[in-house]
Amino acid sequence: MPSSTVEQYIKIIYTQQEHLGRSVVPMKRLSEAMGVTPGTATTMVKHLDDVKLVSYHPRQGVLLTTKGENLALRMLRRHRLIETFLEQVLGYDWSEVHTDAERLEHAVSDRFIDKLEQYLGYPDVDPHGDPIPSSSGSIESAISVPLNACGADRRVRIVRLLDDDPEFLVCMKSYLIFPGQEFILKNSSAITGTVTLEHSDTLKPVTIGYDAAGRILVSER
Amino acid sequence: MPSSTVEQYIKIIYTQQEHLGRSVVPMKRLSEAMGVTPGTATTMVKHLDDVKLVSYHPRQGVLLTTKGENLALRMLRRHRLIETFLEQVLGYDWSEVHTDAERLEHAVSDRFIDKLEQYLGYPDVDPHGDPIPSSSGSIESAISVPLNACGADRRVRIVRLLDDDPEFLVCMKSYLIFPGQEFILKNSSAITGTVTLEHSDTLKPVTIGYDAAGRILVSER
DNA sequence: GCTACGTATTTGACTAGTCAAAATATAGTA
DNA sequence: TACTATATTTTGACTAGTCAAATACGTAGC
Repeated sequence: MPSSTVEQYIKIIYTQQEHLGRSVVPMKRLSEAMGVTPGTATTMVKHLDDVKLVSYHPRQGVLLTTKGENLALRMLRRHRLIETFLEQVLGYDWSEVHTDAERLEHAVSDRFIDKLEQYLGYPDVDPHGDPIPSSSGSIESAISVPLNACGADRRVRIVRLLDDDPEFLVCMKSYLIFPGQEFILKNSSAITGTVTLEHSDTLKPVTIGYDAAGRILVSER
Repeated sequence: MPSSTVEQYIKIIYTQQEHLGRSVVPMKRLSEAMGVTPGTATTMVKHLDDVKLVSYHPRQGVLLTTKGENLALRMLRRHRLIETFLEQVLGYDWSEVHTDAERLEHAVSDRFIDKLEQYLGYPDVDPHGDPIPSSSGSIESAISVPLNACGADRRVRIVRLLDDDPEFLVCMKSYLIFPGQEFILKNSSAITGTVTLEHSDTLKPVTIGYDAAGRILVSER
């Protein structure tokens, strides 16, 4: 049974790997994401390699094994189901959800998670639009593109926000930018580095920066 | 912020103190209830004394301070609200509830517990009939007496079961002995060491041992 | 080919919690 | 009072996870 520290490392390595386009995660990156010193990360990663959860490439970085990936998906499943519960059932605010879920996910049993999933009606995405892995470990995300890669004058529907930062999320929510909402993409300029949207119901215009738009996935229609 | 180990010790000391009629808890008792060696318990208790959660009387035992009692009540509150949730909302079986609650109670925030309490509709007892302390730390139990201290031919209502052992609970449940159920006390004999009950609806008779009956609290009517 | 800089690793030390086993105190009994 | 059984405490050692600081690589630029 992996300790909650191990679980946390594996989850972070998974998300960093995703972030980096499936290549090795360097120690600096990992240690920063974990909030520990680089030496600590090295020590831990060697241990993770011993138990075959990652493959460690000295002086280069680390990569999840299949076993590690399975654990990561189990953690993601827990995290996302718990987030959904906190938001939809207990009425948490978006900004509060993440920290509490982070602590709970290491304390729940498989039985708990399976019953919770049933109670929530088998949702396939969490409140941020992140897909929830099934109990067998399969995960499928809806077809979507980053908002900064869309053509102008398109009608788009927000699918997912790729960020856990509460500040970012609260800000986006205040612009009604959250999964399910629809907008018209008025303008997207690489030169000014901005994207302008208009909410399809309220017609209220919003302008956001290019890199923020990169963290917003939408489906075009 | 106390560690979950500290939280666990404090909770156990509280319940042992209750069990023992508010006198000092000896190390042997504590170490057995915690599942650690006596030496470990001594070391820990000294530390708990340092941080003023207990007062440690060498070679005699340990007693909670007011600070320790407050922490114990906060833990009991968490435990009982979580148990209620697992049983009533997620549909856990009585026998499964305890272990999962034990792990969760150290991982939840005060915000979580307060929202959960609200969601559950501010229950005042958990599924075993144990009273749930309020967020301010007050606790009040319904008037009740142990079943083995009742006179015969009385109509009694089960109020509370003073035991966490899943086996005991499942067995009692199979006899319909759980909070809210009503029985007629047919016979109570100190000589044979048995108590015989008859369920007031089904009229089915049940005979249980004297010490088991001591762990069943009822209200007479 | 050499140097400098940034990243990675190693080392030694620390904390919390634990155990096994030796040492000590207490209380009951003869 | 002396002895014994039992509870308690002490000691030394171990694990998981961490940090700070010294050290070692590797590569980009000269």
